[in-house]
Amino acid sequence: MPRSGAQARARLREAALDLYAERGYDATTTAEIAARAGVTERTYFRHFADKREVLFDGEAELREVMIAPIAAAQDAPSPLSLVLRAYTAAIPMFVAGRPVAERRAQIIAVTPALQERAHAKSAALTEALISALEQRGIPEPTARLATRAGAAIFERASRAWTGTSAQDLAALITQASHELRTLTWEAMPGPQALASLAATADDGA
Amino acid sequence: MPRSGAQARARLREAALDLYAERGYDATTTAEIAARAGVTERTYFRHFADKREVLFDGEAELREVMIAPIAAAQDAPSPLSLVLRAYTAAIPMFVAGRPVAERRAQIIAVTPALQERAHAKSAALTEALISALEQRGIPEPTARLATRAGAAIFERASRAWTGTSAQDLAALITQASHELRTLTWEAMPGPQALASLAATADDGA
DNA sequence: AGTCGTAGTGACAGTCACTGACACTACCAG
DNA sequence: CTGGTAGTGTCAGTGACTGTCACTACGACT
Repeated sequence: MPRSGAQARARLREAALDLYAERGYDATTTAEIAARAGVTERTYFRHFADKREVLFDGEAELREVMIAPIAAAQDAPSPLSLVLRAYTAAIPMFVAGRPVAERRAQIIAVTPALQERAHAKSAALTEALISALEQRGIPEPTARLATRAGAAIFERASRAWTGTSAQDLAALITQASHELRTLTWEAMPGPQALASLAATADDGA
Repeated sequence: MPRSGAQARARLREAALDLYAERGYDATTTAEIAARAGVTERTYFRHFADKREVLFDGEAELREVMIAPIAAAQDAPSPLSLVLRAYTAAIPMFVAGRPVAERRAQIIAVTPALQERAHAKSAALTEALISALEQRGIPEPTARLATRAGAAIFERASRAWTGTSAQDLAALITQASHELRTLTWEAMPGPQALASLAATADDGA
């Protein structure tokens, strides 16, 4: 009964989310997930590469959404600005996916195997952003450094966001950017940066 | 014949490195690794948690070496400076482990499962550094941001190092730090930073 | 209406990573 | 030489993941 394929996929996602939350990731078998979704275990593995992948679906869309503004930028922004635009463009997706994301996060938080996959996913996203920057002629090392910095900024903003659930993510990103700038100043102030550091060091956090 | 345990462990490491290099990670079974090391498969799993972990041994030492200078710092350096000191302290280990590291890197480069583990390892290291910074009273968000920035800097330096095999890693770290500072300037120049940016923007790379 | 291609699926058998339990052996301390 | 401990072998079992083949819904084309 192959009605659409996408429906079975969606049922599998929900089934996995439920079971992982109920009895834990390790205590759940792929056969159980498939059974709850009304399909065979074999069918599960036709939709998802492995036991973990169910929780990381729709990641390709996120990548597309983030890459788009980098490729489409008409002006000539700095590498880090481009990365921050990418994350900013993804904010609607994060807002929309928030309820599911929290359940997901709770499961991942207690499952090392899933944390590993989560890291791999964000690393893959990073690589995609780097490629997008390279498309614009930015040399690979610079692109990589800027992307990693942008990821650090976004992580800091994102954590503040999920903690105190009400603020504006875009504003938090800007704020985190200033923090990072301050940190780099403190670490190795150039001769002329010291003066301005003293004037603005207390606006952070 | 449990001569020391550490010897079997070392043989397992070498056997795995050889087999993974020869026929690839996926085409190698844990039983084969154990056989080449002269032990049982069961014994393999007593020394290493899973099939991947053989390639990531001695990571605890690296963590200790990096945390030490953070805990021992007598002055009151900035968070990012502390992180950079940690990486600098680890340079001897990187230099010493270089020949093995290259074989390892080649295997990891063609094996997604191992890349995943590698990311997890560096993430775990990051967490350890964050904890060390927190021990010194640095608030968690700041510690996390500084550590991520430091990791980005080190990665950039490390890649330049393995590419052109002759330079000084410490110098490359300093250089990468300047690059990151420049990137943050370019991304969001503060009112008074614009002037100094114009004066120093062309010293990068 | 019938035919064909395609996508999704079930059924089955098999490999392999990983675990628990128990018994055995080398070594060290008293 | 007695006992404790650490490292190991053996065996049996679970569960993730794969290859293969046959079957079924569905849309397109004639």
